[in-house]
Amino acid sequence: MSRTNEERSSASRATLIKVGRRLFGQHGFAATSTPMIAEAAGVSRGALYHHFKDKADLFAAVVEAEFARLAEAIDDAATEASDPLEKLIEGGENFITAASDPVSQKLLFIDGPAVLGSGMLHAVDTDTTTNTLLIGIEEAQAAGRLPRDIPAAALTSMMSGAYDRAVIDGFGADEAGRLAIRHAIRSLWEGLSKLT
Amino acid sequence: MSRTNEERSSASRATLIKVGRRLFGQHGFAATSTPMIAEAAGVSRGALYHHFKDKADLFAAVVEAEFARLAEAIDDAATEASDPLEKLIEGGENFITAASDPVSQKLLFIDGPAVLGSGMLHAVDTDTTTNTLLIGIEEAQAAGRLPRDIPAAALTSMMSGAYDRAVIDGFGADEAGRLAIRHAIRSLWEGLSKLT
DNA sequence: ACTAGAAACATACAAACTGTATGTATGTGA
DNA sequence: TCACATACATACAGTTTGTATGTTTCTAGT
Repeated sequence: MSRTNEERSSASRATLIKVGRRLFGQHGFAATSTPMIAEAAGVSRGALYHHFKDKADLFAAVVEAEFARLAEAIDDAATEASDPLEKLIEGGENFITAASDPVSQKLLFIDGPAVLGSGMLHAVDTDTTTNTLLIGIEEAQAAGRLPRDIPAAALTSMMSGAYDRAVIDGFGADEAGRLAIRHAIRSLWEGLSKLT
Repeated sequence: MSRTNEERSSASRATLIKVGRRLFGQHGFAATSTPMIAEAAGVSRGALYHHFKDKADLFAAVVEAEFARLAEAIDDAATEASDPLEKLIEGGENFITAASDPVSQKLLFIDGPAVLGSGMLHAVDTDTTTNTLLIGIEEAQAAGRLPRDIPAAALTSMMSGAYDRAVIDGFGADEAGRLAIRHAIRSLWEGLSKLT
């Protein structure tokens, strides 16, 4: 059994990220040790440190993959609404659905900021989900469905914060609570549209 | 020099919390060791573990104190506006101002959720700043300045998320950016009021 | 006032973890 | 095929955490 170097390498990397996602998502960053990860991945700790600078670096890779996973899930559920505002609202609901996985939550919203720093995390985020939101807002503004005098970046931040919270709070809530949250978010959008 | 037991005890506790606030806020929870804290506080590690169950327990005390500090700062800046909606907006701006201290941010929004869990953190939060927001929203709804069909708790969550993000993103931004954020938040409120 | 005992604090210790340094094996290019 | 690089394993040193065990200072009952 002989594999090419790149095969070995990428297989190990992928396994470590996969296992890392599970363990980090389950026990949190601090409570997940590198011995645990290495053992679960069936490699030595040396291999882990060969592929990743340190524990946080592996975590960063996990988070990056998770953002990608999320972005893909959202794209897959892309809406067919013609109204840019409705598109925004539906896209947001898709985000909430996709990000409501407990593992996603812990990785992206709980441990992510603490381990990677909100700056570093933001850099990844901005390339994926938040960017989708920004573009949607800009389109809605161009179409006159959202007020043009609000800087799109600032509005994106605020709504992104609201969505993150929707996911976090929605986790512990019952069906009625989750419905209330969606209603509240929709109202935020609709209220904004009244300002145009 | 002889002090009563309670004097000794509360003095040590207070010092540990004070020093903990500085160090946790500066280097973060993970990068702050209990030896560092004990030395800076001028006590032994044994004293720390006498007063607090573990490192996270001290951190929890720091966070609790920080929420209290914040709530007080907001109360002190209480507005005189008569319109409940305007009161909400001004109260929010006071929150942003008070929470924009870098140490507050790291403690409450970055490390807090990861160390204490968003649940535990939420329990403290709900007793202070978020509760203020909830009450304000309910009053505005009662006065017909916000739509009554949105559950107040859900709306509180969303706006609280937006405010937290306002603080976090406002930190790195320039004056224009901070202004834009305040404008965006005000627009959210005003939009909602148009739905009544 | 004196003395058990509790509370406040200090010291010592064991286990665990992180990151690095060093060693080995497997693939690769000349 | 041979020198080298890459992928991985093992060994180690330094820190950290929480606990167990001392020591000192106060408190309460007689």
